[in-house]
Amino acid sequence: MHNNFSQLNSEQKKAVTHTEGPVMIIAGPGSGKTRVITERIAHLIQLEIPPQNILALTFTNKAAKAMKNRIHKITENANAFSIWMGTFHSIFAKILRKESHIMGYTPYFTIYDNEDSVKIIRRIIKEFNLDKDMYNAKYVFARISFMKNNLVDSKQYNIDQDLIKQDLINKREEFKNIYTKYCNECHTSNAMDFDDLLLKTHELFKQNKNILEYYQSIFKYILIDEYQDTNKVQDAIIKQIGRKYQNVCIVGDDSQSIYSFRGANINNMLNFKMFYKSVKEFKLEQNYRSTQNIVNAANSLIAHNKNKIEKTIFSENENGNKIKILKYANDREEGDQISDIIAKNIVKNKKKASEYAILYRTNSQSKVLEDGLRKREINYKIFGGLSFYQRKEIKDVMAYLKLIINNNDNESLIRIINYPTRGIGPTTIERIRKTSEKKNQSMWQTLNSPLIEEINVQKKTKNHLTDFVQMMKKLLQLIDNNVFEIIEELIILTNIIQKLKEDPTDENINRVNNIGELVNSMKMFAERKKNNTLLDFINEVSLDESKDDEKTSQDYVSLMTIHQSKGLEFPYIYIVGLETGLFPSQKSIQESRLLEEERRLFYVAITRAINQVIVSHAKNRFRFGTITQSEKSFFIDEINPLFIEELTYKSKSISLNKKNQEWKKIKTPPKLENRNLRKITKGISHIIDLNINQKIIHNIFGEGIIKKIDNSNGNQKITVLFVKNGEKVLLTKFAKFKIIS
DNA sequence: CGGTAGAATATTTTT
DNA sequence: TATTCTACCG
Repeated sequence: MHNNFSQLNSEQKKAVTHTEGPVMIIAGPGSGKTRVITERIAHLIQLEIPPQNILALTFTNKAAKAMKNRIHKITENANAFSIWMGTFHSIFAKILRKESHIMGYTPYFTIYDNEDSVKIIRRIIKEFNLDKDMYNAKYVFARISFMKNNLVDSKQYNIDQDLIKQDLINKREEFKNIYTKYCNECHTSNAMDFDDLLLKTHELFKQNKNILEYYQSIFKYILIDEYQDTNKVQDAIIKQIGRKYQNVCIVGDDSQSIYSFRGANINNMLNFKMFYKSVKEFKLEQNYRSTQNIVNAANSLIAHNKNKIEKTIFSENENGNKIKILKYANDREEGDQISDIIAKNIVKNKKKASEYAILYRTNSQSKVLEDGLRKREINYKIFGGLSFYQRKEIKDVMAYLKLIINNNDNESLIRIINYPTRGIGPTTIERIRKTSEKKNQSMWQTLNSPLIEEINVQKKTKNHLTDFVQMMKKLLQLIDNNVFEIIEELIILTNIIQKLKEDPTDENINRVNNIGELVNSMKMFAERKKNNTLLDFINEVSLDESKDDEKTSQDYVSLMTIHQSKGLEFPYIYIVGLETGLFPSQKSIQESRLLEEERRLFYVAITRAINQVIVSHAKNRFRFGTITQSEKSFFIDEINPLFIEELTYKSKSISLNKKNQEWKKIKTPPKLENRNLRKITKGISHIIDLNINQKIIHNIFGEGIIKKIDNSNGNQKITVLFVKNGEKVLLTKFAKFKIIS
């Protein structure tokens, strides 16, 4: 256990060792930011600061976990894991659960995700009999979210004459009532949405001096990563808790601020110096990640932004190749050809799939790339998009689990009271809701009381209701059992899986498999030594979407949105869909503030690369079910031409006939690692050549042997006996597996 | 109440 | 296009 800063440059070293007072570290891309943060915290611990007095807020929980491990390694201090480290949301959820009674919640409050919130708002709009076009639920939710992130709660909204006047002009004068009702609904459900986790924390500290003082004295050293992406509430909370010791260290890069749609405000970073009297500022300007060409290209792009902190990012690595700009006829060709280039590099040039990442502006762009990679049997992994816990069937099961923890959660109750169908329809649900509302209580409280008799429904329906209550009561008794026992019992009592199996469509088979996966993960969760209760489980999955099993040995191409690529690096970066209207997005083009953010987004994308950046655009693209034409993004032309070379891909037909393929030079000769383009294996059919008793390896279930193949209906179904997971029916169209014998 | 067919809607990005 | 929502009939 000794200090070893020898590998840090002098500016990094200063940033690590200057521990007292407010500090601002401006860290350009690839400047060793993560190292500086971990070393800084490790340094504090080595200075005998108790780890439980350190608060470190990161952008994702995954990053927090990785950092904790590294700090633990450096310091060899067993207590290193008691640092308060995590996202704003997860840390404050922890505090709120502890102090919930003061805020009028129980410690078991549910956390609603955006889908839940929108559904509630949609119901309110319907109940108010409002025009669905004037009051679009998603728009209303976005506005509520924006208000919360700017410290305007529903009470304040109602007395803010400017806002009310504005709504009146826009003919949305009911907004304030929807906002109020939504907050009430959440409160009776004993639930908070994502924004509440921040807003209520701020309120808690504001209204309770003693509690604020307690946390001020606990958090002697505060460190916040990615400060450029904090919003007003987050900034305000930091000001609250940092006031006592003022040991607040913020780290970030204004040029990488890409979350303004979530209320993030670069000014939090720019104003930091004005709030504290003596801010010590460090600039990490040397990029150790990328080639000089990449850094220069990125610099020339970001120079077009006006609103930024001046700094000079430079690289002393080798010059490297120019950025390649590839032009395709349409999105299919783009996906196909890029897959082809990557596939060839992997097969012929012995590159690893994990050296490649494909980045895009919108999730929907992943599809063509997926097709291309799958066709060539290249391993890939799509990050984000529909996360596992957002799938319908998983959310259904989770709703039961949430209800066990928090019976008052109306949203979850409405979701599952008739799923699987048990004769309780919309009319009945509406009546329960009305009765409950009158009594100012949750729907479960109504059902679980003599009041159930007052609900005006037919006798048959009433029996269905009491059956449901009986079943739920059985489940509620299990609350302290281990999570695996709970889920097993739940599946038996509710018949969820059985019902799905009765109607074995492709989709339902997939659902059963997904629920199976959930059961598996709960089994693993139950085997933990501590923090393995149902509440722990729900808490973890509500806030930590990245439940990636850290099996890093897997070799795959990474596909993700640029937003998700923040903080990551790859040797080869492909950025697809560089077309005006898509990137920059249509909505951003008129407003310079938004356009600058899109430019920063492109900047982030380029600076993920270590060796080479390849950018592509297509003339025609399939969007909203029709083909749209678009032009090369003007962002490309903003890069100094010295650092790019443009190529165009010629093919006369989409069937990609061998003879029609050639690369046409626009400026400099193509130096692509793969010059000889081959014909593509034809066929989009999902029937794969498989044999009984063949061994396969599945990305989730592991190794198994094919027992049955069913090629009817053009959808190939195979029954596989897995070594560890038993027999499963898979659709080869969806399943991700490899043949190993 | 349940199921289905046809309509409506969405494509910016996420804790 | 893909998914989710709504209306209507059995």
